[in-house]
Amino acid sequence: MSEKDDFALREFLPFLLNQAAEESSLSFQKVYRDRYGMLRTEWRVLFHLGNYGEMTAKEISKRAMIHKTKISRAVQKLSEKRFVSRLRDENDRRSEHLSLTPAGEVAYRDLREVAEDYDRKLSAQFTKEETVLLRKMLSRLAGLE
Amino acid sequence: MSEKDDFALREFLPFLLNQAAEESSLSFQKVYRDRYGMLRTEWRVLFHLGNYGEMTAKEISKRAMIHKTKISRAVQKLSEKRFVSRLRDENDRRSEHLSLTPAGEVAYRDLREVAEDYDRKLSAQFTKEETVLLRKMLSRLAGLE
DNA sequence: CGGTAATAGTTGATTTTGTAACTAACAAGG
DNA sequence: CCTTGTTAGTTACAAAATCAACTATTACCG
Repeated sequence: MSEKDDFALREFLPFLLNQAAEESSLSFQKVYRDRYGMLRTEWRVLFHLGNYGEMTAKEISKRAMIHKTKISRAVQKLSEKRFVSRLRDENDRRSEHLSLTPAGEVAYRDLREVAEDYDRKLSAQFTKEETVLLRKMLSRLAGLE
Repeated sequence: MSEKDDFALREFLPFLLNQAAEESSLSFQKVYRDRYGMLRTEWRVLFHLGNYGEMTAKEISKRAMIHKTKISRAVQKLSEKRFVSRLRDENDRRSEHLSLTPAGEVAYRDLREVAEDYDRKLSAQFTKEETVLLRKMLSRLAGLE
């Protein structure tokens, strides 16, 4: 089964990005799913709160580029799991300040360690300069700068 | 709102990969959706058949790392649209050989062109050496080598 | 052979996501 | 104040993905 023409799907950036993203998510996903029954969005929200501290859903949405409905549902789940506490802003009663509970902190620290190990493992395939460049290029492609 | 510690989510490779993948899929998705009413999986199947020629669902599944139920449904849709023809293998009547119809070829060539343009546009953000390296790194991360 | 296991692909039930419309709270101009 | 517009977050309904169970066919092995 040889290629029919000169367009190489395996060179197509969106394809490569998707494959790499999927592959790199898989093994990590298993951890937060099995250990804490979390979905990807929940994990991301947890990480944002753990990483940047208290913030509102809106802020997470903006930072993580996740749609507000996903955030809303993730926060509900995380709140049910007692990982996140919600505090209504008394000056602007539309918004809520979200933060990690002690249990949420524990989960965050645990998962962060796994994440760091995993990131190191991925990066170890390349030279230091290469991974620096990779991150920079991905940031650009992701529209994060 | 300052960072609480030194782990940066925005540096975490799986996060960056996902964001970059999502972002890069978005604008392209619009094309195959609007022009041919295709879903992402359908597009991928079409591209695999166009790019590598006739193969079975199983082979596509393996190559593209797409689950067989997704493939099954995508093939149904593509077959309804008369983009893909299905031919049962007479030696092993469980499997089907899938290939593009002439109409499928036309759609494939059209979309491939858009894809190539888009890829060039993405690549243009970086130097030639950088994109070569990027592709290589993504291939490695995707487990394609 | 005959029975069990394996494989290709499909289908159905359950989750999860996406889109749009909605509620509640605030803002600003007249 | 009152209307109109905006914003934070939720909810409802449709679309899609996931997971498990299923059919049909072939392979393996005593």
